[in-house]
Amino acid sequence: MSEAKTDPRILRTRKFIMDAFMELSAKKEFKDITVKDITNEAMINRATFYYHFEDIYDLLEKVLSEVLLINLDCNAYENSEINEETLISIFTAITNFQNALSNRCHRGYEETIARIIREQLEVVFYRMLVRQHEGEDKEGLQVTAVMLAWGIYGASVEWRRNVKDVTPEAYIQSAIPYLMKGLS
Amino acid sequence: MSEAKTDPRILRTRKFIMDAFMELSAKKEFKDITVKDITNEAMINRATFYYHFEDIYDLLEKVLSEVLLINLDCNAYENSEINEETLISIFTAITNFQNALSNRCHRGYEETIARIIREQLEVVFYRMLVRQHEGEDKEGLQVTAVMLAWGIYGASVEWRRNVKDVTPEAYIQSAIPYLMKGLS
DNA sequence: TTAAAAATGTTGTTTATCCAACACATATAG
DNA sequence: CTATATGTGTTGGATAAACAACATTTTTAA
Repeated sequence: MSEAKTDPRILRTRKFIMDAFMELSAKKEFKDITVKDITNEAMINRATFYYHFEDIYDLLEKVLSEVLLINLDCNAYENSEINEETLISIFTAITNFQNALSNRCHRGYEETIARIIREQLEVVFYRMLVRQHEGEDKEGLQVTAVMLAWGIYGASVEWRRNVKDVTPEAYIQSAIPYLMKGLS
Repeated sequence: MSEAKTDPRILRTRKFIMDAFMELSAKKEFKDITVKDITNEAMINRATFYYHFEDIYDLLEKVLSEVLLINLDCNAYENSEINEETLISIFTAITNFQNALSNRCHRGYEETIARIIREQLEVVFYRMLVRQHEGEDKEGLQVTAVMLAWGIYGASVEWRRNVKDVTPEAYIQSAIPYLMKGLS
């Protein structure tokens, strides 16, 4: 385990910036938030912002990934398998995350957000698959992870759009047999 | 007005340290608080502590002065005179401050705290006296400020010790005529 | 359309913070 | 007594953060 301890100043400042951004996101839309706003709120120098992030879009990506990771509680799946329980848990994490986001007014960036979610899901699924199928063809597992990520994400989109009278749990559960036992 | 803006890092770090110290003071006695405790709580490096403060006693002094200053609301007296109203206000500020302290367990440092309070009082009184008696003998005003500081402080000690059935306002008010109109 | 104002990114220099290491003092226990 | 541990205060070198200045681009208003 390579643990190159990161300088506490970095962790502190990144946290200041991210917290400031989330605070501002609750008040105004993404398109109205400037770098100056963020550095004012975070009480750091504007140049320091650019030391940590490419630009405001880079910040958006990293904040979303981080919040999503917390929602996914990645460590919890670190040592478990893909099964009915974990699939339901992940699916509800996604729907919760999206509900939380919808209050935060990131209109116009749905596609970015969607990509981030799928990327995170892909990572999580791939890890679980590799653990579950040691020694098997990595490429096949990779493609499977991609399809699972898109599938789960798509299901969450459709659930939000159409069927909110069914709980997320019930919604995804109806498809699980086909996932777990195969289409045949 | 010379306003040499201080580096925001300094303000931040000092606040972290002071907040950490006050937080710890609520939990354990002063004698059981180590520098390491403080820097852990403040999430800063131990060496950084010594960049800002001589030692833990220096920190104690500065925290108390600052808290006291806030209690005294120094600016409020900045442009006013010594009269019945301000004397009562200052006296109650002191008694409030000491009540707040007594919950914070600084046992064994009463004398240090007393000195800090008197020093602060002296500064406040001297400023008010100078404004009130422009052009008069500074030394006389200085000594008067010293006596007022000791007197007001002593009165607060005696009030705490003996007469808590009288309000601070009533207690000090009984002596104000002799202060304002003189002993004769 | 144009001029002023505000936001973005970048750069070089200075300063505050981090870190590891040190000598020294003060317990605490075997 | 002695060894082990814990706290104090200091140092030198490395690095993150502050700051001011600049050229560009984008917004805003007139």
